[in-house]
Amino acid sequence: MKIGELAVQAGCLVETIRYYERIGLLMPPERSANNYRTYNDRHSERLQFIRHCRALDMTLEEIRVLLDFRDHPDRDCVGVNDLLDKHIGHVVERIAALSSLESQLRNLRNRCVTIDSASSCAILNALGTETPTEASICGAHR
Amino acid sequence: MKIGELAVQAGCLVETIRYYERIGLLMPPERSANNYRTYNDRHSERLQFIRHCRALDMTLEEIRVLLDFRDHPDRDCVGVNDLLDKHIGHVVERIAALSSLESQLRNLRNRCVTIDSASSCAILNALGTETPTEASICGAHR
DNA sequence: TTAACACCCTGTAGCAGGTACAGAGTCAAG
DNA sequence: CTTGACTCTGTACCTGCTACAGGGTGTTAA
Repeated sequence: MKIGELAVQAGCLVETIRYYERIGLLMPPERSANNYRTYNDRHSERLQFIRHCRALDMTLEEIRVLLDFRDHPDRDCVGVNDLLDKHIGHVVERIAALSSLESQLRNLRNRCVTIDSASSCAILNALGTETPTEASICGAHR
Repeated sequence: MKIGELAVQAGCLVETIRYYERIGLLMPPERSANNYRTYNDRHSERLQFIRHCRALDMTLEEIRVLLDFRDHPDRDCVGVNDLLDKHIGHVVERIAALSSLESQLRNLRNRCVTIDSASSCAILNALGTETPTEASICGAHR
């Protein structure tokens, strides 16, 4: 299987696959006589695994850990649970932060109901003078 | 006011201020004889504005637009409302995506209750074979 | 007087997680 | 024999900073 075919199968760009290889997430495949990468089912499975994890918003470092568990089937999988629990924690935190953000934004938006000149725009004025409550910039990973 | 003082006032790093200047968000201040940047209240206000917007998770491009409205007080402020509505839309979308993500992750996590070897770990197996439902990677800005 | 220390300057490299070229080679079909 | 679709490597770019390195400046204390 050539790289383009694999990319279609995995639903990602060719460049993404080469990127995963470069950072060591995907093992380098054999090369055919013309120096094209030729992938087998093991590569395909591994890439699917990576893409599934990415679809669940895991970082590449988290995925690296999971792949390591996969590569060592003899070890116990407590670490897998831990990692997942932590990841769920991140997501929950991020949702909370965004929810607080949403209410602040709606609050701000409600100040302006009339079309007026920017000089008297309550939104611009509020953004200039008021400090949003504890809205730390990001914080949660992503 | 020197840059360090301004940084403390705005609650950001000195480097961040220089960065905003470099990308044209903050106008270049006067320089004193020793080539130190010297800021006035207009700089301070503008930086506060930027930081408030960032605390509301707006992108620098969005902020650039808002600053432009601020710099043209004669124009009407419909665009401000539009921008804010769109931004709220982004946040709402992102919350929805993360909520779906959370339930998928909890689902996955529930498969493993016993400490077992990685080879039989239901979580690893599921990540290898199943496609998460429509969980597009990111999508919403941030 | 000089040494230490805190601040300032410019410039550049790095983070995540890719994306997007440029410039070259390869291969099958018409 | 050429066109077009693919592949290769290498590098630059994206966001929003952060973190140096290597230098200059300014105040204070021994």
